[in-house]
Amino acid sequence: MTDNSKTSLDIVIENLISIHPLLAKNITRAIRTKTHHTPGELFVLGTLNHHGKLSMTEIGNHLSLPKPHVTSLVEKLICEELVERFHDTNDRRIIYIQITEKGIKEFREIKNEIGQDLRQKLQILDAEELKDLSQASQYLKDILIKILQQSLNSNNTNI
Amino acid sequence: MTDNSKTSLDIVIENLISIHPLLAKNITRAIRTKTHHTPGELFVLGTLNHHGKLSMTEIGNHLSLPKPHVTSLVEKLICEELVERFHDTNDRRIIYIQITEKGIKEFREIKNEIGQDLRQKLQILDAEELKDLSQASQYLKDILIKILQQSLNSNNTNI
DNA sequence: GTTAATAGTTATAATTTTGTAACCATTATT
DNA sequence: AATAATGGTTACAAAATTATAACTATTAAC
Repeated sequence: MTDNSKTSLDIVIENLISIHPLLAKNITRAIRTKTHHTPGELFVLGTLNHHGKLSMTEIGNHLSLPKPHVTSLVEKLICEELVERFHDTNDRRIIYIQITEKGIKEFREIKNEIGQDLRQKLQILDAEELKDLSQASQYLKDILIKILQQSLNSNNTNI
Repeated sequence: MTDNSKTSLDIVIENLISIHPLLAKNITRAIRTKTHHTPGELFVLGTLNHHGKLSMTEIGNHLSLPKPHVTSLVEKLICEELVERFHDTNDRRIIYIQITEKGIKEFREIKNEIGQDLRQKLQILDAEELKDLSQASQYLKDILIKILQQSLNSNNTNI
């Protein structure tokens, strides 16, 4: 066995592949049961909550969603006035989607709702563990965002 | 603003909610393009790779999949001889699913395939960052598994 | 000015996931 | 022995995601 020759990189990849379904279990399920939004809708709202404003194409790239899907998801969010759309003044082809005040408020509330179960489950951890976990998750998040940006600049082959 | 009063717990939850779609982008998409398995199939295989052997119900609980879905996913995996099924000798209602040698090998290969893109993207990190990341991801994974077990023992209301 | 490329939409189909209800076999309860 | 509960399957429907192709509007390239 060459198991002890595993690189940090191997470990990271294995862990990410394990973490994904665990998060899916806890988060996607909470979205389904606790909100009237689909996971896709909420991920778009979350991305806009983070970035403020993005073009349709950028949204698709960030979340790896096919363009037509982005169109329909954004449409639903617009109907609820959680986001709004406006044209780029320089290039009228580009449509920017921006989160509204209502959208920000809604996302915050939903985040709270969704967090409830996790919150409860995380209570078995003591303060120290929780602090470690917040740092670990922060680090992972930052790296993933960094990687994502990277891939947006290089690999811009259309979805 | 009471923003600076955010607890570690709040931060963890926000981060997890952000991390999920980022992983979904990188992993689910890779599964779709690089393998002939569906994400669901692969998550079942991955869980069995981790646990070795689980009952149908346990698989569903681990991944939050409805029972009928588990049945169909396992069936496909059995067709490819990646897992096999056998009855519990004490309680003949229970059917255990166990990963085969072929399944272990297949999962290892797929993990490699899927990791390729991530691997490439992670190369912008230096050795130190990579080590930190491997620790952070390991910590997060362990905690999530711990939380998951917890929820399996208490909340055993059927999916 | 014509052609090519880009941003986004519309329409439509296929796949995957989720949700329900009815059902069989087996075990537990009384 | 009769009844209830559990583990799993079958059958089916609904929702969500993914994938394509054709299309409009606008900008870029020649």
